[in-house]
Amino acid sequence: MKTNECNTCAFKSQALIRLSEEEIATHSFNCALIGFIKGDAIIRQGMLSTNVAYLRKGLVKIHITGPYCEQIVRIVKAPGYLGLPATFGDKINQYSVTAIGDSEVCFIDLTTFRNLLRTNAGFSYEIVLNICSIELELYNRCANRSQKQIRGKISDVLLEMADDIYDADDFNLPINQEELGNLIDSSRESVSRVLTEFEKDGIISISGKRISIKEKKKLQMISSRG
Amino acid sequence: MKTNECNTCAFKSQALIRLSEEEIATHSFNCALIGFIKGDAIIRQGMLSTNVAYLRKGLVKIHITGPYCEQIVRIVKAPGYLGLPATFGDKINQYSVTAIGDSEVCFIDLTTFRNLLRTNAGFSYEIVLNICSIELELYNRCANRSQKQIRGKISDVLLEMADDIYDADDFNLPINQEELGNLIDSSRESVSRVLTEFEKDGIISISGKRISIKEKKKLQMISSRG
DNA sequence: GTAATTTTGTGATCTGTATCACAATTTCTG
DNA sequence: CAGAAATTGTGATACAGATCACAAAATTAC
Repeated sequence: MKTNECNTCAFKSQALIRLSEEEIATHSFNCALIGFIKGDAIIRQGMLSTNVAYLRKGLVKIHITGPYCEQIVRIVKAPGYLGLPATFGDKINQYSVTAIGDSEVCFIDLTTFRNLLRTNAGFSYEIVLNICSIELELYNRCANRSQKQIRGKISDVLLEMADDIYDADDFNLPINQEELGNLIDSSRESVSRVLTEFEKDGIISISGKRISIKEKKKLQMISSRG
Repeated sequence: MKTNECNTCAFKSQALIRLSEEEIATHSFNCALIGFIKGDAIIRQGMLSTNVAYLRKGLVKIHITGPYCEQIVRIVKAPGYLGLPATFGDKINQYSVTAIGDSEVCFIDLTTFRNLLRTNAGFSYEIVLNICSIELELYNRCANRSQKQIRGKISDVLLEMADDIYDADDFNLPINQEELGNLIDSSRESVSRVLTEFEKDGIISISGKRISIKEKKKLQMISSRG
């Protein structure tokens, strides 16, 4: 990898902007860019990791092996750090990350990253902001997931896809219904039933993996009513 | 508040240890210690906040108003920061914190805190570690909460109380059964039924709020079986 | 110490959704 | 393009836990 590539990277994080010339050179030198296709494992729960992962491009799911089954914790769109919380404390990954769209990930050497954190407060500050916003999101997701029932949770996901991930009311679902179930804590069958129901009610239309939101207002209502 | 009190504080955080003499003096100067008794609101969701809260002593619950009801996200034992994620981004508190035992909280001026983060990388690094470990805990809590059923979730909470909070197999439940229900996403009635059942099975014994764990092994088994 | 309030216990009933079982599609793969 | 594999649709059934409705106990307040 060429030195200073990170400096000119079009997808660099807010945190990188805070680095000095010299620091960013070190960063570049200790950083490897790897491409993944849909379905590839980027980070594996239980494995030793000595890198921080930064999702430069693409879409991934973060999932953990729960007591009973695999659970998708959240869907992350580029750009953003992936392995932050997993990399501190012990070096064993506490969760898995899998590409659900073609993705590019930079793996930054953990020691290098830690040194940057320890020596550059601006960098460190941006990382704090980043993690804090994720924590808040998790609190809310937790509350929603356990309080709403299926229709509400599916509406949530559809709206999130449209508004946060694809910026379009028309998109291809990046996961199958089984995974959608894992994401909202329901069974595959129930997901199927609700999607069909939404289509019958004219709220969405489905063809294969393609979903078009027809009546966003209704979806928002169902989402907020729970 | 006397200057440099933070310096000699017996409960100071790992992060404070990284500060210089001068920095800790600034910290002390911009920091107020306030006592709370059980039931007092420490942080209120939706309110403007210009402080970072550090729980010096005591026990609190973090809870958010969900779409349908109040949900307890986690129980926090001193020492530890309370308002970290809430204080970044907008200044509106995204959740509430309420004392469930007599507590002492230091409120640190947000601007001062941010300056420390921005200028002292060691401080900032410790804060990152702190938030990361909470994030991991949340991932797991999320998975547990939605995959286990009531008996498993109640076992979890009892074990957490015994092992992490009180370091004793004999303790007073700091919350009532209604709140316990909020914490594990169940109804008050179901909590009551399961506790009674556990007592009948000789796993625990109850008298008022006092709980003694009699057969920890069984509890651990129920917890892991879900 | 008695009344008021909060918390807990427990039965009866109701309900959302998991599960099972298969059929129908769609998507991969050689 | 055919056969295999994965994904989806849908009915029937089962069940964990919510909810309702009180009674009993325990706390708190005056």
